[in-house]
Amino acid sequence: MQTYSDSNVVNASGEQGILEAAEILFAEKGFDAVSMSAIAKLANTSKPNIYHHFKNKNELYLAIIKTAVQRASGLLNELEVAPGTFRQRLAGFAAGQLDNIFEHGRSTQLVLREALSGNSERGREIANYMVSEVFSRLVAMIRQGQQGGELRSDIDPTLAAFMIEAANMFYFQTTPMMKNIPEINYSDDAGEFSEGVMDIIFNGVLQK
Amino acid sequence: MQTYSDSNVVNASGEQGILEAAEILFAEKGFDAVSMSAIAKLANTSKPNIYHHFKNKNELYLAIIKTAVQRASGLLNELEVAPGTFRQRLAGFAAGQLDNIFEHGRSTQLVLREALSGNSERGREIANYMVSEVFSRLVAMIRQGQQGGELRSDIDPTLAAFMIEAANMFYFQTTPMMKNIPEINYSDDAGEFSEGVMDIIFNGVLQK
DNA sequence: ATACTAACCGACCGTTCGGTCAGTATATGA
DNA sequence: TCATATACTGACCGAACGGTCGGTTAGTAT
Repeated sequence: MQTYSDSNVVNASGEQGILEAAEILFAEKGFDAVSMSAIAKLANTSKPNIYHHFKNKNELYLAIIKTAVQRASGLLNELEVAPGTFRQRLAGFAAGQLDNIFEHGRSTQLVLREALSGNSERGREIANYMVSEVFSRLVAMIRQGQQGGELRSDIDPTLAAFMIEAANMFYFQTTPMMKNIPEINYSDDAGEFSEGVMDIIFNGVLQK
Repeated sequence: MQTYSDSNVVNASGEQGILEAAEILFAEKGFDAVSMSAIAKLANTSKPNIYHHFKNKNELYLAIIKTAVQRASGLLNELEVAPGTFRQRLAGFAAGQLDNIFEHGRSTQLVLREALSGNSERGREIANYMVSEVFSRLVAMIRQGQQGGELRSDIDPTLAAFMIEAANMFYFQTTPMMKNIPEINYSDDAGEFSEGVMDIIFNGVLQK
């Protein structure tokens, strides 16, 4: 079986190399299925050296989650909305977020896994961050559209935002397995997918 | 921390009890984080007795995934579309699937985790099943709506189906963490959520 | 009574886990 | 040149892992 860790090679050395190796493995298999020995091997170092740089397995994991979240946050700020009509800005936000997600697939997978895992307070922290930073920004944008009269005022803005977020996240989650399935045309073009989604969100599917 | 396995008690004995205990734990923590000893303890039996009924850990896991998939399949057949307008039938399908998902949350979580895990051929098998059984049924329904002239013919039916599926699945995945977040109104009423989703899918959010 | 079997268990196996310890290599600054 | 600190390692630890062993029940068919 072809896996991430086969094709990825860690070039950095020292602490950075350990972090890179750990990120690759944790993103691929999750916390429990990754051993410290495996991380050491991929990082071309020894297990005790990992413990020289990090207190224990959990703190190493936390360090990676933390940088993943920070990276996601930073990239979200770059996504500052370009000028244009309301529709363009909203569609741009959705498409831009989807690009970011794929560009930093490992971080996304890590954060998503942690946020959806249910238990643990880490998960709740990350979830709160995701909602307050990403989700509420989307909701605010949609509210503006309602106040400007461009959007129906009888829809719940959080629901519309949720549907956009769901489409993006589920697309990211299912893309690996959708590759093997014919009859789905958008699976290799995120831009095309995002366009189609926003068309339906804006106009609906009913014949007029 | 409150966990599934604290609140759930396995009453059945013998092989059935083992299956129930294993389903609870696997759904909660995933394959790697569950030990055979933990399963034996929750099932009120011994580890060797598990090996008397199942060849190894992997076969026990497979047995559970298998019944989970079969259960999902059976319930989908019960969801045979009631008479009514096209809109009612499509909305009924979406709402019914969402109900099923929550009613069999453990199975859903297991199957979803396995399908989205990426690697392993099991995952691909399950994914193929989910697509061929659930997804293509949705697509067929939407195609009928297009042929009947009720739906726009310029939208990709697989895309519309994907959005409905994404809304349902992401709603299931995020509900536990959405409980803690105010300003979201639909998070405790799946019916209300499904209605809102289908309203947007049908009519879009633009003011007319 | 006898023979057979499914269900079950305590004790144990080799292996791997997260983590530790005592010590080595290397660079720097006085 | 010597002290000090950082980066790093082979060898090892107790605990827990998946899995097996020999053996005990309890029921059932003959």
